Amino acid sequence: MTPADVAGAIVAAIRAAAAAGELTIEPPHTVTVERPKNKDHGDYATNAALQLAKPAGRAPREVADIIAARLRDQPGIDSVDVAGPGFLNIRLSQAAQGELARTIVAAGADYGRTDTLAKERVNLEFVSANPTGPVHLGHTRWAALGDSLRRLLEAAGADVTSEHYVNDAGVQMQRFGESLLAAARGEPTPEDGYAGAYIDDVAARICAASPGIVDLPRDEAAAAFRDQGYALMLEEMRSSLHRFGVVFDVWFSERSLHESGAIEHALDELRRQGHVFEAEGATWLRTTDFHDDKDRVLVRSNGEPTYFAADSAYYINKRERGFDRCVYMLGADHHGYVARLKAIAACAGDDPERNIEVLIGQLVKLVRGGEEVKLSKRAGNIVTLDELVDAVGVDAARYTLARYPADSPLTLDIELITRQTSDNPVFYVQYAHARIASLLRNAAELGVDRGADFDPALLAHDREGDLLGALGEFPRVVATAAELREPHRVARYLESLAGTYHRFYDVCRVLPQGDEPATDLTRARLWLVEATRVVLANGLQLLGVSAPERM
RNA sequence: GCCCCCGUAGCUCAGGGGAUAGAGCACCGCCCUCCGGAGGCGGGAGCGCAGGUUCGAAUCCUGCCGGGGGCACCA
Repeated sequence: MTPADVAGAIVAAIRAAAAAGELTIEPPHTVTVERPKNKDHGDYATNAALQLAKPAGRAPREVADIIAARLRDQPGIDSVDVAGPGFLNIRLSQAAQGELARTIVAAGADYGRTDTLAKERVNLEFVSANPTGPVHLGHTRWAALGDSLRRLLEAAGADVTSEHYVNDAGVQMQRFGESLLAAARGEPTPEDGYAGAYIDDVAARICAASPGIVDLPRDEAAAAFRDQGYALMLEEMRSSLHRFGVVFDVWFSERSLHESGAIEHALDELRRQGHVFEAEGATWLRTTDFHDDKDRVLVRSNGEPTYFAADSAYYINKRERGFDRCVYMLGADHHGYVARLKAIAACAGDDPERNIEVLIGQLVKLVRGGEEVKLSKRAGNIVTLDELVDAVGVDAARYTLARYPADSPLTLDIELITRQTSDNPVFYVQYAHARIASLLRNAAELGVDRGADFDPALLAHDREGDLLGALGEFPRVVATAAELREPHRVARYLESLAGTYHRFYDVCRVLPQGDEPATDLTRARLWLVEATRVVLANGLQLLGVSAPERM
């Protein structure tokens, strides 16, 4: 029996009571069911009676008594107690509890998938690093979090497109080209230019590929370096991210917005909605109509569209591609954009609460040996994604970055993270999976098979109940994490599940010892162990972390 | 000045109104004849402050204190 089944039984009990005239209320569609921390409070508990007391015009405990009486008749329910102010503490029958192992093994990789976000077309934009340098640690948190979120949204049934916006228009590309040229000619880095070893490296690669490029007239050379450098950076970003397990469905070029006429099209759309005006020689969007603190310039007085105009065009383009939820993952240094992004949606005649969603995450603070390290691309002081992966591997890096909520400021000690430490919780979770894999290998060697069927009532040990209870939580953990856009919930859940498994393993012998024969209990436990393996593997998959057979 | 985020154990952090606030690390003490000890068991210590809403607040609201970030016809 899953928690959803328990909720269903409670709703059925409430309906029965209402139909019998014992409660004069409209039965709710669903109720909250939770796993009590305290085992004395049963396998599951609900506050339904507390919630229904007011509409029913009765004391909470009376309502609880009425529901309890009906709930005891539901299949799979062993006992129901009323406790405290009106909680219902529910115990399942042993068999109903054990059945869950079968459900999970049968579902396999699909266990945890739901349809809670079905029919939602989501555009998920993250990283969106400038193509003027490698992907660095500042982007890495979003890469890990964004990619996990994409997997989560899909698991919850949404139709997701992941997207990386490429800022390939504008003066920073110019500066990038000039910086490369300067490096190639051995000149000092221009003012506001880019420096660092990677610039020298990219410049050298361009020179090697195009001999004579440095000798072109200055403007031509800078443009050539810009274009070739851009292509190289984009390729490098793509492969770094790919190695990190992050794949974007779409790499969207800002330049294409300018070249395709999408900007003019967007201006027309916004004009049609009546929020565009001219002043001081420039074209503005009246975002203050929608809670922005100042109006924004779309086209400068010199005729050049602003970055904001491109943002507007990009948003409108996303909507025209059919996405009803446009999710942006941005660093805290961009939080000032939230109001104006929302205003774009409103000015375009959309619902800013529904069609646009901006997730703001705190920046990762880096320290090395207790001292803060400031990342600066232009100063050439960067730690790249590749360096991080070289040092700790994809699994540890992704897990570490994904196990904290984006909202919380995160401090990473470079020394700590680049030291391969076994105290990383990812190893704890992976170890549980490897341990199970090993156990299953041993079972196969012994010729012990879990068989086609088992007796779920045999899984009666406390630690087995704990494990079953934890396994039953997985689908709602996934659904909640997807709904709240909080991948860290999956990581925390897995840590707790791994602990529950280790405690089970510690006292519940699975395989026969010595010459003992396999028993029905052996087989029942093999079902439970396989169910645990499935959930650990499915959970790690959502985080983009491997589930090793051996470590 | 205005706006956003964060203050929970010695440290790094979980806890989407519920019953006795959790984990890892660090510290101390235990547990291997047999499924992987990268494991298990036990020990101490905490919700920044003050109000409010609620049957019930770490969680929601207001104010204050402390820390981080942001306010361009830059990209």
